Amino acid sequence: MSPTETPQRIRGTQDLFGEEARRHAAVVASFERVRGLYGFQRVEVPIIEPTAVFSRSLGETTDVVSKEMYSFDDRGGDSVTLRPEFTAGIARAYLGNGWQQFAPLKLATHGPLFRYERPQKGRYRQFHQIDAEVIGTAEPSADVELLVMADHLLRELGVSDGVTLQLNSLGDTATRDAWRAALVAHFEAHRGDLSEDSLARLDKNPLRILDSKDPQDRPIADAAPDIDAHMSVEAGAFFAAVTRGLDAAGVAWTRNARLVRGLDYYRHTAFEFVTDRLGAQGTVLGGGRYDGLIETLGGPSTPAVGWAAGIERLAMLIDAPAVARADVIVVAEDDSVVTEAIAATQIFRNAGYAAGNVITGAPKKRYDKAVKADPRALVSIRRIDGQPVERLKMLGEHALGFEETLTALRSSARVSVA
RNA sequence: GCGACCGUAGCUCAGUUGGUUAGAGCGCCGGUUUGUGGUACCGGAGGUCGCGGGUUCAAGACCCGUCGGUCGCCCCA
Repeated sequence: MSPTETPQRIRGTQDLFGEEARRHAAVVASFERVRGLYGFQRVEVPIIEPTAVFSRSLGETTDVVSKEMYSFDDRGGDSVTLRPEFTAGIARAYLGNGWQQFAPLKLATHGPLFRYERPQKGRYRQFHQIDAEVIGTAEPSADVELLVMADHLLRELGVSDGVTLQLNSLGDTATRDAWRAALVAHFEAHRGDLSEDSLARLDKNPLRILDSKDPQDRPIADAAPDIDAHMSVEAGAFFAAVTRGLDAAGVAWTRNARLVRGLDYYRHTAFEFVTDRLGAQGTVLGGGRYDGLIETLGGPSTPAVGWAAGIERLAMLIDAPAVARADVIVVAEDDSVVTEAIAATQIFRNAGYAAGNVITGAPKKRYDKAVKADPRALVSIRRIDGQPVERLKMLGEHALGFEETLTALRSSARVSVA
């Protein structure tokens, strides 16, 4: 029988452990705290959805739908897809469960998403996002609150220093369509000078040429018409209300007239929090208003705004979270006091202290091993004159309030006091 | 999907222009030392050099393929 080959992890997935796992958890914990501060309710939606949920809302021609989705037929023959983003599934849930009655609804969630892309720094096939949405209000104040919350979260995470908020308006539907037509006309006129990538974008997603990185495209993109020339009065007023709100809340922002969104459903506000510390994956949090989305899923016209942030990207930016320290470690100095050590450990745990023990290995190395684990206190148990005897040693600051627990330990009759 | 670089013990790496039984540090296990303590020393376990072909008297080193990793393009959070 040949040795069994260990199956490999699927490409672009991660096994999070140690510092990586702590970073991930720290991002989620901060998000959970901040979302509570802003009154966003926790919501859970399925990881798997009918394929149509995404193909209809994101747009068939987007890269996400046309080549990045994990789609397959289930055993009943239905096409299902592992969610590549949160918004479409939440919109589907909003419609299907009659959540309109709670509108305007502030929702937050986080979890894994799946996209079949080439892995690289800050980009995985199974990745994780935190997500916040406000559904059912067309008020610019909703955009403002969402943006202020995002800014708050980044400050709480301690990453706001290297991160800037870039803001743009995509206008209302009429504005967006007029601008888009003008852009297409402009790019068509320079068709011969565009890069190969941008030529393809011209048919599929012309707005995207605006933020092309290709130096060949830059002069043409920079010369392209701004949306401002096509902005309707209403759309202009909306954008002004958003920026006024941000200023009032003290959130710094910069206008980026070249900022667009890859997905079809965006209107009005579009934004990205960008850093230069993550190489090519500079967007750490992004989103915007998607007033058109719910209609594409067969619902009534419903205004909504939202954003999502990559947990992996945020996790790379934050300071390393502290390792959880044990409050106390119990050492059995020889094998004759192992049961006493186990009992003592449990007394501490039952009293609410994080406790561990060292009761195996070379007896003379156990104490050092416990010291290396860096607990706040050490209890060593050895046998003296046939009696198990416990000794307490505090390491570092003394403020642990062990007294009651120690009394319990000493009166447990299993261990006498040194 | 395209491109570049990389793949040697659990981890971080060394391994001279191809040349004897592939090494170190850390970690792990054990011993000695120290002895109210985070020390030092010694020893041990652990590798078909990612995998498969090829060149050669000889391959961890060279060539091809493949799988994986990293970074960039694309896309996006």
